[in-house]
Amino acid sequence: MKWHDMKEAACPVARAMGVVGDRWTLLILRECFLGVRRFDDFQKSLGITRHLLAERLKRLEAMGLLERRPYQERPLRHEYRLTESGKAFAPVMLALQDWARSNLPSEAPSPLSFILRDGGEEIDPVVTDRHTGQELNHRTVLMRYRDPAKPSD
Amino acid sequence: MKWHDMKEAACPVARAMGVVGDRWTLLILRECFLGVRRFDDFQKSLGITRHLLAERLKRLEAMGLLERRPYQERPLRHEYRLTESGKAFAPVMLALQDWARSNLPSEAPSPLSFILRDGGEEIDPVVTDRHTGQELNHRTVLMRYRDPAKPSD
DNA sequence: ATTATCGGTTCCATTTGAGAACCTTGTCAA
DNA sequence: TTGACAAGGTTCTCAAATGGAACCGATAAT
Repeated sequence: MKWHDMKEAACPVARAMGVVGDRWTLLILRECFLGVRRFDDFQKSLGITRHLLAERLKRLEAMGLLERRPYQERPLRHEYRLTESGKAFAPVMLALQDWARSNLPSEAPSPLSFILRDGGEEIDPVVTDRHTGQELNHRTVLMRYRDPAKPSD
Repeated sequence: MKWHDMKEAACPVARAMGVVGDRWTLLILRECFLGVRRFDDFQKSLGITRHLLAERLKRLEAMGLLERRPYQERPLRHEYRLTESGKAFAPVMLALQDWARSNLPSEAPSPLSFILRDGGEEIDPVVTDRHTGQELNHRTVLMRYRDPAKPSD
């Protein structure tokens, strides 16, 4: 499978990897959630090369997670902002970060904090079923192919 | 930042990218959740090169998501199974897949289905706060640096 | 004796990434 | 009016990761 084909895969996990399947993209999104919007700020906070940053931003824009919009003219300058699709990624970031905290050891405590906008309390994310409210995890959920014919990546 | 350094980052999102920050690893995990355990089965269903597959499996084992255990002797053969850390990744997979379904267009319907083990109903994942039960998303949660000093990737 | 199965490893060409320098449009200060 | 600085890139070169195919070693099946 080629990189390029991923974004057209039938499997949503594969399509997702076509967007965030590299070392940097998710970190760029993290910075977006932290409020970063400008090229040089991304570059400085991440230490990514300018070359790659330019490409990743272009791809995030093409995939609809970010939009590039002018914030001044003379000289014309653009900033990158999360679109609705980009914002919709927040729960994934929460779940991922929560998993990593619990399952990938670290000397230092996490520098990130997630708090409720109304109340300021630290959150404790759980994935649940919208309908039943039941917690969803490996014990409660079974994953399988809808049509047991073919993997189709 | 080097690939290698990622797994020691203070930021859990960066550490997570040290594990799943490539095109294949998450797809390998997807196969694990679908029940695949053997080298050749991973290789056939994903179309990944044997070379990379071997390396990724090694890394997933080193990171504690998979364990390699013999399933026969003469000739000695091993299979790969999810550890508790690996199983704990399930909610992230659910959230990611749900995001991709809603935000990355696809011709075909998703070949994956997630159903409750007791009841067989399709689920609709939402990330909530364990304590308050409130839905967590970009509107309800604020992400910031705990100590506003330094990004520290 | 030959072929098949499984789980890899080796080799080489191509693609992607890292790192640094440079470019363009403009502002500001001397 | 020259020179430094800022923002947002692009270009260049070299190193690292990936793709693709062939090969290997142990054993079983024919």
